[in-house]
Amino acid sequence: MDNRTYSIRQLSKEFDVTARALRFYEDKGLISPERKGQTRLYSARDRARLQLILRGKRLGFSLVEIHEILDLYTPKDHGASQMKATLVKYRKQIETLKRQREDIDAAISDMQAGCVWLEEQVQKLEAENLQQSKA
Amino acid sequence: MDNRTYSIRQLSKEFDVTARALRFYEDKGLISPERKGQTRLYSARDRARLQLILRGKRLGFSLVEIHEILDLYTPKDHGASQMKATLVKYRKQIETLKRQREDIDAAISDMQAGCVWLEEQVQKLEAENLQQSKA
DNA sequence: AAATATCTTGACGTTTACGTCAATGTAAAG
DNA sequence: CTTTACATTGACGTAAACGTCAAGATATTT
Repeated sequence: MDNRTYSIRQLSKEFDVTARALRFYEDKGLISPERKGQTRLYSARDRARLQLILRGKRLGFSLVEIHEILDLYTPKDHGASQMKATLVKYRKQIETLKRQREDIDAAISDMQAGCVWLEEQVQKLEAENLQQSKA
Repeated sequence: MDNRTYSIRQLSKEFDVTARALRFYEDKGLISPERKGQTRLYSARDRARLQLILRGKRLGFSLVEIHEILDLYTPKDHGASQMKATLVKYRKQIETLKRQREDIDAAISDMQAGCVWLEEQVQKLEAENLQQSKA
C-alpha cells in the first residue's frame, strides 16, 4: 500500500485548488483526512477521492451528486439486497454518464461542422482578395 | 423557413424549464425573443438556441461560457482575420469538449468495473446462501 | 362585463461553492 | 528565542442561477 501522506498545501498545489476548498469538501463529508494533532494528513486514498471529486466537477456534477458517486466507490460490504440496491445506483449513474456523452458527441459534431464551414468562408474570402490584388 | 412562434409557457413546458429561467437567460443576453406588445414571442431560432443552452447546462457549462459558445454559432460574417480568430475559439472549444469526453469515458469505465465487481460479490454471497440452505 | 388565465416587470430570497479576512496555534529556521 | 511559515477554526462576503412573491397589464373564456 501507498503510505505517503500529504499536507493540505501539497495537495492544493498539486491539483490547483485552494486549501479552503479542501476543507470545504471535508465539511461536506467528501474527504476525511486523518489528523496529526490539529493538522490534516491526507492519505493516498484521500488523494484518489480528491481526483474523483475534481473529475466530477469538470463534468458538472454538484458536490451532493459527487458525494453520492463517492459513496458508490466506498465498499459498504453489506447484505446481498443492499449490494443489489447499490448496483441499481451504479447502473443509473452509468446511464447518466452515457447520456452526457451523447450530448458531448453532439456538441463536438456541431462544433466541427461549424469549424469546417468557417474554414470554407475564410478560403473564399482569401480567394477574393487574391483576385483583387491581381487586378 | 419555420415561422412557428412559441409563448413563454409553451417553451417552458416543452423543455421543462420555468418561465423565470427563460427571462433570466434573456436578461443575460442568451436569447432575445421578439415582442408582440409586451409579451414575448419565441421563434424557431430562439427555440434552437434554448436547446443549445440546455445542452450546455447538462455539460456543466456556466451561462457565461454558454454565451460564448452561442456567439460562435452566431454568424458574424466579418473580415478574414475576425473569422480566423473565431476559428481559434472553435478549436479551443472542441479541445475542451474532447477532454471532457475523456473524463466521461474514464468515469464510465470506472463505474462499469465497479459494477462488475459488485455483481461478482453478489454472486458469491448468493452461492454461500445456497450452501447454507442445503445444510 | 366579470371571472379566469397568462403575461409583464421589479425586488428580494435562496442555494451552492467557495473567497476572504480575523484571531489563534504550532513548528521549523535563523 | 524570536521571527517566519503554514496550520487551525469561525464568521462573514460573494457570484451564479434561478425561486418566489407582489402588483399590475392583457387577453380569453363564460
